[in-house]
Amino acid sequence: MTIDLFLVETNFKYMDINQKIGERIRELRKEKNISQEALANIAEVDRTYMTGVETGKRNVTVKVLERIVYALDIDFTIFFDDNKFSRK
Amino acid sequence: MTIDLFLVETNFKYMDINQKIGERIRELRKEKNISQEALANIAEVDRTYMTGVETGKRNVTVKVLERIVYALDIDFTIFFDDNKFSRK
DNA sequence: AATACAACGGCTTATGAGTCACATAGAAGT
DNA sequence: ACTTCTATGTGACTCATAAGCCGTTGTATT
Repeated sequence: MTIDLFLVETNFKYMDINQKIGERIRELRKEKNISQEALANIAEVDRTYMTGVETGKRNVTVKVLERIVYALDIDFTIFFDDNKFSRK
Repeated sequence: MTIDLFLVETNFKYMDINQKIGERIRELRKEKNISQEALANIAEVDRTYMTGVETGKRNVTVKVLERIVYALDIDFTIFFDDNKFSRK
């Protein structure tokens, strides 16, 4: 059952869209070496809300996602330019 | 004041994100030569809801946007691969 | 053990999702 | 010219859920 968990976390092909988005945010945030709280402050969302987004528990609206994407200093094109989001 | 309207509709740089998304959906739908109603049916949303999305009046969640994007037979990467969504 | 970071559960309120009746406009047919 | 059909848009409404915010807990790190 640790194997199942492993698959869920790495094989993004079968991941929920909200999980994919959360993982993408986390990736980009770690690249910038900032904490959830720091990112949350820039995006003007609550720290615990950001946790929910990164863990795929929140189904964000486009407007909130825009704030987060901008807080990551990128745009939607770059944010979604990732294998996770392509059916290929 | 017709001039203002003209700018709002064409100069996407200053458009609301929901307007941009609506315009992008409309573009892609017209390319496929299908009606709002046909697209709405595939995406399993109401026809009038689709109108609201295309006219930028709805702030959609990621899950609903996913249904629409898939109904257009593309993925998120392609959907957001457009000048409208890049800060350049 | 103190500090920083991340996650969870639960709660309120603001708004998205979904649906309706009705309106408008343009084509197509008669 | 006047219906009829097709496509789209609007306002208003209900119900579901996203947004936002607590307090608390867990877990490394120093």
